[in-house]
Amino acid sequence: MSKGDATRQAILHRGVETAARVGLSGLTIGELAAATGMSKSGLFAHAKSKESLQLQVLAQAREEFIDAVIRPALTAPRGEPRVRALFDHWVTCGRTRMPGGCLFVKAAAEYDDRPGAVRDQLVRDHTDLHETIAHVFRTGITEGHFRDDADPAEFASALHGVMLGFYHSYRLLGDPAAEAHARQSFENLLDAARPTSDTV
Amino acid sequence: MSKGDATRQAILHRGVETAARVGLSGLTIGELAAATGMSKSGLFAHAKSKESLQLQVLAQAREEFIDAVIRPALTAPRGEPRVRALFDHWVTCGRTRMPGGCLFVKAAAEYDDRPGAVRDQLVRDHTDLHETIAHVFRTGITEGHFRDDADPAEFASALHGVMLGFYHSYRLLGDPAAEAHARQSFENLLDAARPTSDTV
DNA sequence: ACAAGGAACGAACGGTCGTACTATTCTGCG
DNA sequence: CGCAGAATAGTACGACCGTTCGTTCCTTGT
Repeated sequence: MSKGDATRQAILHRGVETAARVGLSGLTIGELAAATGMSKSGLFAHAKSKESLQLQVLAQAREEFIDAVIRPALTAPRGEPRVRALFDHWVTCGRTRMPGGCLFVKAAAEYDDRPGAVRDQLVRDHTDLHETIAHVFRTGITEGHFRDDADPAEFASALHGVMLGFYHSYRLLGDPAAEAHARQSFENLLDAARPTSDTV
Repeated sequence: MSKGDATRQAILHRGVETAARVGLSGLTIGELAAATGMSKSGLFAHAKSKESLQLQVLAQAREEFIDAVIRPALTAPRGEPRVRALFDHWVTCGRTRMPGGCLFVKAAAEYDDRPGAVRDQLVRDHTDLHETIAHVFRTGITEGHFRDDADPAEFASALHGVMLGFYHSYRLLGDPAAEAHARQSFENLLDAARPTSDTV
């Protein structure tokens, strides 16, 4: 089972790329088949249905995002350096137009009001991401880098907002200051979480 | 020209509503016709083309957003109160699922990589919004509510990020803490901009 | 009251969608 | 080799897409 797996991989890789442009629901079997140089029916044999294809593409995007952002960040030292690494890799993922991260942003907006398996999976993925951020931040608390009373969930939400703003400014508006603004917001987030503040 | 304008208004209102659910590209002439109780061809006579319909719906969403968020905010006293009013109305717009604001978030994600008239209009609208926020913030500087060296464009970016994060958490994840997190982020933004800080 | 013109409709078009079936080609093991 | 089974192509389908056209209906100004 090597040939089949290879083309399946190629299909999904190209699928993530395409879906990052036109969205998960805009991803079409015919277009994806043309993009991978195969016939509609040949591709359909792999993706047993449209919804299944969307879920597979989503799973592929998740793995690409984990490989590009999460996994490398976890090799950084615990605490603030790890939080910084997470942010850096995430920004890089957006700036170099690696499709994984972008696809998640787009799909989340697309399916926030459309019930179904795709939305359910998206909720799971975003919840996982949220918890991962919160967990990485929490180790920063135990390391003494952040205040004891800082709220990891709140930090995760705030960081996510910063990233959404960055993707938005960078991709839609092409704002050259997008990254600088995001980095400044990130620093403000860290400053607010640090124990050196006058609070307490 | 009263009858025609009335149905046109009904079409656009329903169009904003529908597009906020399925996106601007997911908005279909047939579905919108069914939703407004008219025939496809009857509706098509108003919207001279699909792209024109999308632009008209976008314009309607813009007006609804201005009426619900921008205009009421401008009645608040200059400076920080006006910034707060802007934020409050914006959050309310998202929480009560008023479709105007949501549509913009969705459309921005949808078209950030799809060149064309729709994308161009979205860029204009978001640039305008960004400038409005920056301007409102700037009056806060001249009023002495914010630091002289605070960057209005940076504040606008940050506030936009907070709102994106809120919409995301609220609509996709249904996080009950979404609004609280957004409000906290907003307060942090204001704190960082206030002149009482030790900086300078 | 009546004509003019705008508003809405129904039917039809070429095209693409997702999805079945069948047929063909290819691959890898004995 | 040869052959089973996987992998891909071909074809057809019903549904819906955006769009056009000719026809009705209704509004409105006179």
